Amino acid sequence: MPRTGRPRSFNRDEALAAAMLLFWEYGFESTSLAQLRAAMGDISAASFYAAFESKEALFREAVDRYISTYGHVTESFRDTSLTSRAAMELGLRQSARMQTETSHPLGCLLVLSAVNCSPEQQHIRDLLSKERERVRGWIKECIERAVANGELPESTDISMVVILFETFLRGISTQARDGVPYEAIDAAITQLMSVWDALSAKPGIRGMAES
Amino acid sequence: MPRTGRPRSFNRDEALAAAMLLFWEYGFESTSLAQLRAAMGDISAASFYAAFESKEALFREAVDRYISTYGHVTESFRDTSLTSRAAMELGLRQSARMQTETSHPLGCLLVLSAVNCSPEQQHIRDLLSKERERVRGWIKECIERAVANGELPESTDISMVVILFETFLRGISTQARDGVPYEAIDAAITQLMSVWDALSAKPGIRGMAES
DNA sequence: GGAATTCCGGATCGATTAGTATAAAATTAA
DNA sequence: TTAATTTTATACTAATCGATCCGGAATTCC
Repeated sequence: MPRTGRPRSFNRDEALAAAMLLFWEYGFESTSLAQLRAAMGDISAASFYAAFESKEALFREAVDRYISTYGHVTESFRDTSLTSRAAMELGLRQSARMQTETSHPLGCLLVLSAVNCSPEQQHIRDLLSKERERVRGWIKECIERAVANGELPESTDISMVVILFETFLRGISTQARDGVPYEAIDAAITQLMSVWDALSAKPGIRGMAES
Repeated sequence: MPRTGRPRSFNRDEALAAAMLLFWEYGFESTSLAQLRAAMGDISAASFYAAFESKEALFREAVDRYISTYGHVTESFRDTSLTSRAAMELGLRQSARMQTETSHPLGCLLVLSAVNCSPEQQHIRDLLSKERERVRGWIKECIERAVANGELPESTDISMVVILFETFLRGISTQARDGVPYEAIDAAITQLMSVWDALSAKPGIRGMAES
């Protein structure tokens, strides 16, 4: 960016990626500046603040980076080239796959990286809550599409279905952290999708218990 | 306990309860000693350490207190006076109810209070992970009971069913924190239980999609 | 009334927190 | 070659972290 001046001695992009991994693993508050600077290439405090302004600004950048890379898996929920059912299933499976990969921290950064926050950093919590809300919106649109195109009956309780699948999706983060392997979650997703089929097959009747 | 000496000027039980609520809301690391002492009745540092030994020891006590009070809801999973299906359903509903109550922090302390931990406090994370594992064991026993007494067919993939229900259960914590009301989760549970009925009605066939 | 015991108020500990001030080093533009 | 610009290393800040020390206060036992 700058046309003159001493060149930066580290790669800003790589440093950001390293910081993202730390935030993902330990969360915003429990990741210290010293830890970050060490992982970002042993850069000095001066270099850090010159390049990233503050810990909070770095965190926001790290969240954006996560969303545009690992977090893209949830975009399957709004893939209109698939049936809504396939979009839902693919979004869940891809999320489970990504969250259980061992090449990076387990679980979802948007769910895990600001759970424990002191009161004065409530806005950090809110930041991630808003991002999760965006994903919920995509899930909602996915269900609405299903009702609109006849995959699910008009009588479908949309918000109920949204909460059902979203709650399972959120639970994957804790399960991944607890060491549950992909295959186990994948099998559970297969079974969970039977709910969709029950809904589509039996208009107006929510569960087989009532049939 | 002590027969002689100056009496304690605060109620240890009440102080512990107050500490538990703080840990529940903000987590182990993000709750400071100053914050704890203030909430525990403005007790001095000396009083704190005399009564509770250390922050970590207090946290362990707080976890035990949680388990024996708010956390008891999951014991429904091992209520053998109910059908396994009823035990599963009740455990989920009671957990959802408790976690969405506004008289205390939202979500589950065992899931939320040690998500963000610095590397040197990994054992705190492990502590809660072990507690979650206990609950998983109860869920597993619940499913095994169902297979043993014929509620679910012999062909049931037990670990798959365990992960399915447990993942949903874990997701409730994040949903509660994000403001999802009890009624919404409750409706989703009703639908989720249709999976159980599908499993019990169609031995060997996992989902209606395949029927 | 001691003596023994326990707790509390207040000062303080060393370590760590996020963040800054200063000046030298390294680059480009003229 | 010099001025302008930007990053660097080093030292440092004030605040907070969890935890401890000490002397006096409050209680029971004898």
